[in-house]
Amino acid sequence: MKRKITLKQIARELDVSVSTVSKALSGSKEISEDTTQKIQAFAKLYNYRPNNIALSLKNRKTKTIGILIPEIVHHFFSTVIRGIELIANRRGYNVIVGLSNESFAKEIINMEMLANGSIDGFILSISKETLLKQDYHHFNATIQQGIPIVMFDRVVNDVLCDKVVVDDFNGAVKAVKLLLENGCKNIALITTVDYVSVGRLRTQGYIEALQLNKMEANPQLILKIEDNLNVEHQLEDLENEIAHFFKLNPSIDGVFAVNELYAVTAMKVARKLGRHIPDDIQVIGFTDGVLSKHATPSLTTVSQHGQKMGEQAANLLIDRLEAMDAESSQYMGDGGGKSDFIKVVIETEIIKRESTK
Amino acid sequence: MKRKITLKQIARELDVSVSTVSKALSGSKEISEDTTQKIQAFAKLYNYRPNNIALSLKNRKTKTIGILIPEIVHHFFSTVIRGIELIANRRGYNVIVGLSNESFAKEIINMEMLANGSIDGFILSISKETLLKQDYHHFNATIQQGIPIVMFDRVVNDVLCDKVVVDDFNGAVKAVKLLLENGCKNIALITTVDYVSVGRLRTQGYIEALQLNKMEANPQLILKIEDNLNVEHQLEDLENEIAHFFKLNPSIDGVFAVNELYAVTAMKVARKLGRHIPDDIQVIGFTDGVLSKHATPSLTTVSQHGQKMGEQAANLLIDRLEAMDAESSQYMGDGGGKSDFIKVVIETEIIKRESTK
DNA sequence: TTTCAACACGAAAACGTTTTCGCTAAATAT
DNA sequence: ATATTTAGCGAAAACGTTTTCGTGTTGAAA
Repeated sequence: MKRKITLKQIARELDVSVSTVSKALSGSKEISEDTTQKIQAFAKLYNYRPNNIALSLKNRKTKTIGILIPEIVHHFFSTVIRGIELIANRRGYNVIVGLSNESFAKEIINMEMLANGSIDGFILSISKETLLKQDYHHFNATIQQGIPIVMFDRVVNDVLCDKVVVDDFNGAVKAVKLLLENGCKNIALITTVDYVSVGRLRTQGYIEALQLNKMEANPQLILKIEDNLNVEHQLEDLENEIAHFFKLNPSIDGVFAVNELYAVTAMKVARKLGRHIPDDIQVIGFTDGVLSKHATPSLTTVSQHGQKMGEQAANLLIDRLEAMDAESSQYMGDGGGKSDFIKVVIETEIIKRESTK
Repeated sequence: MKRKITLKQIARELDVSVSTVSKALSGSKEISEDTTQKIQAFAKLYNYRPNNIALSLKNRKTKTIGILIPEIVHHFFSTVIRGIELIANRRGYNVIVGLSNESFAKEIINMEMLANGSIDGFILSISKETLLKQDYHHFNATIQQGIPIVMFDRVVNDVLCDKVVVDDFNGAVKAVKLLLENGCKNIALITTVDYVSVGRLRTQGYIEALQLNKMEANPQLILKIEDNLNVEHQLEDLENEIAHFFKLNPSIDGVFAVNELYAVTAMKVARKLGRHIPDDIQVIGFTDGVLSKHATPSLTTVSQHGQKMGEQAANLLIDRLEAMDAESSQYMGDGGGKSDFIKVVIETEIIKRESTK
């Protein structure tokens, strides 16, 4: 079990000083060609690699970014991580992930665990409980400490930081418009409760699209689903609720759902009730995941481009980190000329499949 | 922008030495009650937290574990990560993830990036390209360096380390047995190419189950799918291939597929060909993910318990890390009494849904 | 011969901890 | 009164780097 070799060991072995080894390996021309050759050969032979932790301590930066998300077993979040990891790696960063599991407390614990030197910055999406509580002090605290944050998808205006969001509002407008163009007269909305901002925005888009078409949104046709997280028979409940909703409103000929689970479940229920898709009812979901692609019939959806969001978020964060770096090594005056914060909006795109005409 | 406070700053502010501060904060009784009180109060006021990087350097361990997987946008892998994260956090560890994207080169790069002090141990699942090349030197090299590895799911005997696998063989046997019990006479197998070990084991299970029932496996009824990764019209190709397969073998009345995508696609194709599920054809998949649950009809599957695998893997790794710790601080003799390596087998479970009778 | 620059290298500080060891002064024992 | 313990604290090393600032040796210029 050969422990990794260090500069000190190389120095001792070759009978030179640690500084000489360090300089030789970085190709400093302060060291003679002879010695440099000898040291580099030795280092290669023993496969020397500088210790990351020591570097982090010295440079006071870790070259790793912390990802904090509510849940990883979720297609959308995985794609975002993939995007972040892609850019991070390309730009020489590692990613360390924490899961809040939608809990306020775990979100805080995770942040504190990572904020003590382990990471240079955060990319995160806010947990539901935090959104509900509207308590964002931990975000502001870490920003205060000089650790930048980039929020994605579930963001909030009370925190000053870079943000990446999808255009929920216009995505919803587009979706409902398509249903209208396809001849739907009574379009239902299946959505979440209001405190999840994306749900709210998509709901507003739904209403807006109807108004643009000189139609009034009918509250009867809006189904808000309260998600009871840890329930076993969640799926059945969902089906029953939707079934009840359909029976109450037999006139429904179009459905816009704010996520793909609601959408495919709606399709399933509709078919059980003897309705044909897309002839009797057309359905559009939000978030293009595996379900949409492989459902029968396959589901028309509003694509969120999760990977692109991740890439943008990573670039935003790393850009800011490097800017901070440059700033602190420069004149350092200017009273904190922090360029103002950026909000990137990712455009949505409708992916037409079999659930619409 | 208040940078995090350090021991040195506290010491200077309170006019004591760094050592005194450190001891006071750790509650050492070497320090008088007065001073301790004063220091602790000051530390709390300024929200002092020890710098993780400095601790890592000093203790020569990082309390973080590296996860290296082929792909994150994959329900099974996400559940494993969730399991790892759960245990890791509970036991005071962080997780840092790297994605190999099924590439040999990226797997190596990621390992080297993390093996230089960033992590204490690895939990990984081998990339397809690595399995194909059968080149495992990077695994052995990092183990040689004293960094333990736990492999899960896609494992290999050539590397000596702890392993967590699902009982692919018996899972397949169970699945095929169920089909037989349900009256199937001509059971097809839809599988991957052989070098992915799990595919091979599941194939063997299929054959074994038939032999147990005194039936010969008919090569005609085995469809091996070569996955061409980056192709755009992957899904269509898959459908066409399966359709061709079904037309060639109209006698098929049962299908066992080694993953859920193959299974739901098989259902879709079968229905397009006018066959009814489960009356004409019964289908069982492997890996219980979102697709299985929400397909119509919902899919009977062999559950892999990804989260449990993750938990086991994390416990295995941390146990070993702590054992190494104890060993190195103990008498340290014994010529490396490394307890032999453990292979945990996770039992599968059949989840019956609508695609079987 | 003296002076000076170039060359090649080493010592030490710094990043933030923890821990071992020593030291001083007071308290106790002899 | 002297010797010995003990309480309370500080100095310094160590973890592995990088970098700044010497310092001694050489060769050439004066």
